[in-house]
Amino acid sequence: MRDVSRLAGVSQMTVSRVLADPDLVSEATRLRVMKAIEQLGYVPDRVAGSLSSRRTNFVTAILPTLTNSNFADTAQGLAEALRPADYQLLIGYTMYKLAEEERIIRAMLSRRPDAIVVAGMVHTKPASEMLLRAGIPIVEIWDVPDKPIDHAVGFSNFEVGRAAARHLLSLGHRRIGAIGSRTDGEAIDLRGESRLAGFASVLREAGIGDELIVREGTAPVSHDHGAQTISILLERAPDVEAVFAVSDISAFGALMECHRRGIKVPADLSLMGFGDFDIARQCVPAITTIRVDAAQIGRLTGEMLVRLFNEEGGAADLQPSTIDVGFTLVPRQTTAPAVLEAGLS
Amino acid sequence: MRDVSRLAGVSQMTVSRVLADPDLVSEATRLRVMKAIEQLGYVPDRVAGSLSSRRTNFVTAILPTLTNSNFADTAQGLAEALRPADYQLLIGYTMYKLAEEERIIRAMLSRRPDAIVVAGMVHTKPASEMLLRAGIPIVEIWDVPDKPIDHAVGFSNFEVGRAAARHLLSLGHRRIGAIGSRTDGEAIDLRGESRLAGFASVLREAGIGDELIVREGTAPVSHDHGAQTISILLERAPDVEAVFAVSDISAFGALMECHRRGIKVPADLSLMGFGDFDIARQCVPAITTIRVDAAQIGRLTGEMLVRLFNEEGGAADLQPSTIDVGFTLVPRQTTAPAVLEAGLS
DNA sequence: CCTGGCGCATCTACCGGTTCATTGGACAGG
DNA sequence: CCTGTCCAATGAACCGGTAGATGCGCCAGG
Repeated sequence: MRDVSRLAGVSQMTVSRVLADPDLVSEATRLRVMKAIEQLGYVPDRVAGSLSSRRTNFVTAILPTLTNSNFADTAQGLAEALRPADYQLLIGYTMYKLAEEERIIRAMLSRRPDAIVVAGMVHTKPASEMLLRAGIPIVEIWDVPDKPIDHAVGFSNFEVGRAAARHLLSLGHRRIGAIGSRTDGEAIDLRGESRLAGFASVLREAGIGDELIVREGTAPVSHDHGAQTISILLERAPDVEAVFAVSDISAFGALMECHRRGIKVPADLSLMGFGDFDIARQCVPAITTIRVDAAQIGRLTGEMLVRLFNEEGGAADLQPSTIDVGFTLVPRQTTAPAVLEAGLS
Repeated sequence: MRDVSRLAGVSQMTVSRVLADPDLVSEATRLRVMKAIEQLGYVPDRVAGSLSSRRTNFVTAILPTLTNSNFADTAQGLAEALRPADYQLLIGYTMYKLAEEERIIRAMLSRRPDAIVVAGMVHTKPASEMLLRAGIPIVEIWDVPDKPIDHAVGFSNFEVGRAAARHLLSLGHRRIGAIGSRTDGEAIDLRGESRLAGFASVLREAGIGDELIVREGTAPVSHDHGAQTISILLERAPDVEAVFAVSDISAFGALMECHRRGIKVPADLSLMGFGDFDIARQCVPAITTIRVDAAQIGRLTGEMLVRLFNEEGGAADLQPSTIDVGFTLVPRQTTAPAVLEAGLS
């Protein structure tokens, strides 16, 4: 930068101004500086700039994995919303592990991000404390927590489960099950578990037991996971009429397993998933699902942050806000009304 | 950090040592320092450290999108390989746009990464120059370029196309087509185009025209893209016997469209894709595809970089290396031998 | 004509670590 | 016992910018 300033015959500060706030510099000077920059192939060093200005223009996003298209969509939405404001996304993966989340938070904090976005609902105590003390905006996403740390953008996974159960009940089914993953100490998918809990709560209210809810394997779920868990369920209850999968990925795996076993969907079995993944819409039969706008969660989060950054110093960040983006049940071809008892089975 | 050093009764440098090179500090001093760190909740500032040491421990990855599970896998593999060496991944998305790639390279360079990984095969002139002058290792991935900028880890997309064509020919098909995306000035998917080019080259060698290769829409391809392009192809050539899709995503969309049209796969039409996405293995019928180990590309790249960083100053980075990870054709249920002319159609 | 006010560019002091040269002390050899 | 050598700990300079205060020149008002 010194070289540039010398070549342009101005002070170092003027060069800095040209880059940060071009309007404050007279036209002629600016052009001269720009030419010098071009000529030298000068690329400003934001590491130094960050140190000096105490703003890195980094936003950290901590997600379970990027191998799930929902989270990838969220990341993309977030990145797109932040880009115009010149913020760069720093992504960390927890692989659904709590301990890993803590490690990543610590590592990320040392990069001095201007905000942190976390997709985990639950955190270890040290993790929560670090976030609280960080002194920067924190946004929890993909759920609406009871006690948010700071801001939140998401929807109620519990209500998703309830909506799924009500849908299957309204079709007249009584032998109703669900498939999801276990939440042991290591791998944790609290959102999936919330959906199952909501699902179970409606079943109980309807006087139906929740014993057909199968929790097997660990997050992240896969197509294979769906195939395996539906097999377990079918073994346990061959007469099951309707099944809710915590994810479309599982639902698709389950659907294909039904194909292989000659079980007709939805004639013999109603099946629904969650997430409205591409695959749910495209496959035959198309899978009934619950849609959440993953990219929208990212975008709203990004826009919220940009607003916070601009108002910085204003009173706005004293009031943490929670945005519920809601969800939509999308009936498709894998769910159908129950047949009468006199039916085939 | 000053506070920590005072509390522990040592100099600032000793604290720095404890964090960077614990072995150089005596046991007692180290424990005292650690306690002080804990007590104050001190989190080191790597921005300052990076400025001073001229190493940021950032590696930039520039990918077309993360919404494609192949690239997400690569990113994950890369992140995992870099994590033990304490390098953090900085991800940028180009959305298959050349201009965007240049913008992102410029933005990333100002973050002073220790290496850059690029998934684009082709770059604008300024982009190439910036990469060349960056003075850090550059790794081009997802193809084996003729003239690599520096290092490369990938496979030959051209050969993938050739292998696909040979497979379909070996099954006895003659009316052979393919579906992919257009490469107009804005959106560019050179890898997909390479596959189509390889595919076409084999068709021509076999004396078959390449007029059934449909290029429609822009990258990234989607399930819908597959459905639409196969429709165009079927209209143009209802008697087409075998189709290669540049991606499993397209192949699956095409497969479902065939379902809807009552076209039996593989009895009426052989279909194959590329990428060995989860969906190709799980769907019914399972899709014949060409497998590349996306995560492995990421891992190998990461390991190569870690090696380079460690040897830094050694002679090793004078010799740019190219790793070809190859690919595998995975025959499944969507391709079958051609029926004789006397057959149904 | 002199002085105060204003705008643009400059000057100086850091930001929070790390590097490197220096210093003090311990040990061994003369 | 004194001195030279080597190691470990220390202190000062610096990484490349930015914030905030200062200086300078021009214009308007007294």
